[in-house]
Amino acid sequence: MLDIKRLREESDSLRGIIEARGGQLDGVLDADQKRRQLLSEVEALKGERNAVSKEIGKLKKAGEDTEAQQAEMRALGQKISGLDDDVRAAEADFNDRILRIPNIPHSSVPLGADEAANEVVRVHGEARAFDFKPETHIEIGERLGLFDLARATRMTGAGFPLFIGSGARLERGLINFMLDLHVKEHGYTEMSPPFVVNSDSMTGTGQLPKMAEDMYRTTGDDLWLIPTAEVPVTNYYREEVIEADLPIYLTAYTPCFRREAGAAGRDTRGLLRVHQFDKVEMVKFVEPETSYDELESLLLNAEDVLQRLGLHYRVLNLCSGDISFAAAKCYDIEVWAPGQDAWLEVSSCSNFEDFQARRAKIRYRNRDGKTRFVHTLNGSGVALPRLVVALLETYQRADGSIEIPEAIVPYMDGVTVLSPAGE
RNA sequence: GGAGAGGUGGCUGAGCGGUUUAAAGCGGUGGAUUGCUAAUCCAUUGUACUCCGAUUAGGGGUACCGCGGGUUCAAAUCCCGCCCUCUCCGCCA
Repeated sequence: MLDIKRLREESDSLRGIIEARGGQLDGVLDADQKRRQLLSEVEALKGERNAVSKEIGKLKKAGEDTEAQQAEMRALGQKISGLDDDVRAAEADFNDRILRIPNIPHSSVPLGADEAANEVVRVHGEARAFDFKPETHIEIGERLGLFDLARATRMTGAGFPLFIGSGARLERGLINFMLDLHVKEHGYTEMSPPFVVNSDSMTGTGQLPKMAEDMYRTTGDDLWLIPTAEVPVTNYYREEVIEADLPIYLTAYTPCFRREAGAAGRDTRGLLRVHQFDKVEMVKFVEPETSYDELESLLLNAEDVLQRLGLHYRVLNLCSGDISFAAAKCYDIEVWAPGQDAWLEVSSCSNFEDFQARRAKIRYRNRDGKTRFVHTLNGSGVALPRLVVALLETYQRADGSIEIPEAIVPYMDGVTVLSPAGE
């Protein structure tokens, strides 16, 4: 959520970018105008009622008749009650509108309508050269018995992966490797949060109201399955003035649940786009002055995962048309998958500035003792299924086995090669 | 899931329709006093929205006693619903 005062004062300069990102600025400004006018009106009447009621109290104490004043206030009360309904409606309308206004991109974000305008910041490593035709992760996984998508479809539905044997251990090993890296070397505190949250939390980080169709919702309790650990971890401090020193770095492994309602038919083969996936997430709460430096170091923390795994990847600075609703700036990290012959997005590292903090009411006390909104950031460090795709496809060998990168051998009980069963 | 108790400012804790503008204490801040520390004394004390003022200083108003409704001229106080905490019982990995 943006500051309504800023929207009022800078409406002319902000209108273009907000509308380009699908927001309706004038609707918000009108609703704000209406809301404030009603508020002024009803507050003046309430002031009058408070004063007269007080007077009635005194007169009664003195034994005087107050029926005339009471009748007058009864009538005023009717009017107030009607106006209160109007105020409530106006505020609901205003809230609904301002919650749908996207964040304003930072000045370093390239302008553009879609992913074609994204800027490649850097490329790490080189694509591995093969002297045989590389298999896709689906072929590899089936042959080595690492996952079983057919049976998972029968038990749940398409897009819910099931890992088994070495595949399951690889999944678990990668999660532990990444958590250890962020905790022991990057200074994050590990958190193991609920995987299901309430609507206030979803609104706090910006999933609601816009993304309701993309999430799984429970019946009976009005709870939601988290689409990312960002939601529970960022909401850790919702409606608080943080007393601990900033910056605060948190990391968490969680499964992530996404309906992918608008993506039917795209990338549906194998592990490329699934409804449930594992991810290690990093979240930062920082002082506003430092948030862009913190974004750079967050990005490096995510890149470190891929570097240690020896993967070829590139970093994109997403353009104004491609960054998510709540982000002011976002880097994507894409890893190279030789079997797909494609770049796969495995991480998004975003600075939300105070956009989430405003919604979730997360503040801190600055040096003057004043409460201010923190800046929040988060980044995947990193998402699992596509990482597994890249690993399997990158480290496959001519004999059909998979070499395990050195960094995760300790997390695989010393196993250095995944071979077909029975060999 | 059932029964009971309870949720008041940064904290402790009173108030249970109008002398409360939420008492009192603790804590915090500023000041006075004092070889230092401690003690004592004086003053001050939250959040959000909104209006006036010049986007200053400052001033006015509204709301906030777990949350949301309701009754009343007037609600921390009465009524209804919900949430949370504690104790006990039940169930349970």
